[in-house]
Amino acid sequence: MKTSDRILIAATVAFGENGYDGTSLDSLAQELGIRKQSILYHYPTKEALLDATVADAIQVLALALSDAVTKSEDGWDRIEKMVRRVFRLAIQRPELLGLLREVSRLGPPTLTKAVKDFDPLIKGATKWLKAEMEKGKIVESDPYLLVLSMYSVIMGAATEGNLLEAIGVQQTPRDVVLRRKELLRFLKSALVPVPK
Amino acid sequence: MKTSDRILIAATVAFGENGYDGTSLDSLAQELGIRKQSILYHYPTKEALLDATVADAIQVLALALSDAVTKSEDGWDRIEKMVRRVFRLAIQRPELLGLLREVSRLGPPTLTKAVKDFDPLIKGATKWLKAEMEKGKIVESDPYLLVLSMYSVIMGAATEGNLLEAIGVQQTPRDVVLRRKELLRFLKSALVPVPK
DNA sequence: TCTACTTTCTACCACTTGGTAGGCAATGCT
DNA sequence: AGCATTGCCTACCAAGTGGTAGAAAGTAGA
Repeated sequence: MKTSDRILIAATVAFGENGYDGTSLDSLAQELGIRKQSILYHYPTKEALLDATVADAIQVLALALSDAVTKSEDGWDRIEKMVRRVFRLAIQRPELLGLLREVSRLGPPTLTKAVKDFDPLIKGATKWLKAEMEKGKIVESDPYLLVLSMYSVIMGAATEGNLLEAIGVQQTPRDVVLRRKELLRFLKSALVPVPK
Repeated sequence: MKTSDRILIAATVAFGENGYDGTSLDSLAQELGIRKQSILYHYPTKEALLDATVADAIQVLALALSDAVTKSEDGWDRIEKMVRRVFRLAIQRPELLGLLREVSRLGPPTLTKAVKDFDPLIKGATKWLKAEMEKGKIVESDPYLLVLSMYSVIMGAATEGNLLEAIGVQQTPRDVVLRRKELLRFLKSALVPVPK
């Protein structure tokens, strides 16, 4: 694999798990078996490296979601498929969601760039939700607020692994499935109108 | 005010907003108009200072919640009062929830201690939820998972201020109230059984 | 006033941080 | 072969890190 890609992956993990300030270029380099200066050759500054990881993470997430969209029916089915996709991502590459959370804590300027990349996704989601509401397949409410609520719910459920572990909640695949199921029930009862 | 208290408050804000690694004792001291060594007099190490802020944050949160419990009826009313309390806290002292999130990212050993303080709250909540379920006032489901779901939802909704700002969502008091309302609807439809 | 104690300070220290300057080997093009 | 480019390296550096040692300044009781 290309060195620049290896750096990108390792940096995503490190930034996502230990935070930006908690990650030093030296430790990153040591982990990769190279010198810090090799990192700075491919990415001129630490911040440039961060930006690269964030852009990549967003692209991966967008890809997963758009895949869920194309392979789903309308209404609740689509939301369920998207949640499943995000959960699968959270299990396979937890650092990705951790990184996005870290970015939202860091604030500008990195967050500003990230949001620019993310905006089309949000715009698309709100538009779709609005259409579904008109069709009566989703409960009537402010679509923008709904997207954000869903974002925090999914993000929370998917990234609080550390916390769950500390509390003593089992983290076996079966338990994760259970949690995802509970979350889906949660979302469904909030989003799908009650049949009269 | 006592210096040690001033340090504690400033540290809570700094750790909660910039993270543990993103906060230096020097910058903290400068903010307070004292020298770093004065901080180290009251709190022997940076980690001891972190532990103190976390213990304090948990105590404040626990107080707010227990206050909500004593001043509420059973069933949904109690949940609503608790959510309102947490939101008020999130508006008045956003750094408190930010700090707790930071702790859950940092992992052991700080997280371990924090969970020990927090455990009675969780135990109490699950026990109460279980009782409510038996009375039929709350939808039947795994109470442990429910508490955790609620935790992430509330935490997410209450702490994603940075993100909302970057997306361009207004943050006036009125908007926050709207978001809280939306969250309550969200929770209510997920928790309260549909009357037959 | 002397003394013991608390609090804050100056002076340092070893270590780590992100980043610069420039060398050196491999690769591929002419 | 000669030569430029790419990729990784060694050698440094100024600034900042958490933390130690111990002096100075206040404060309260005898």
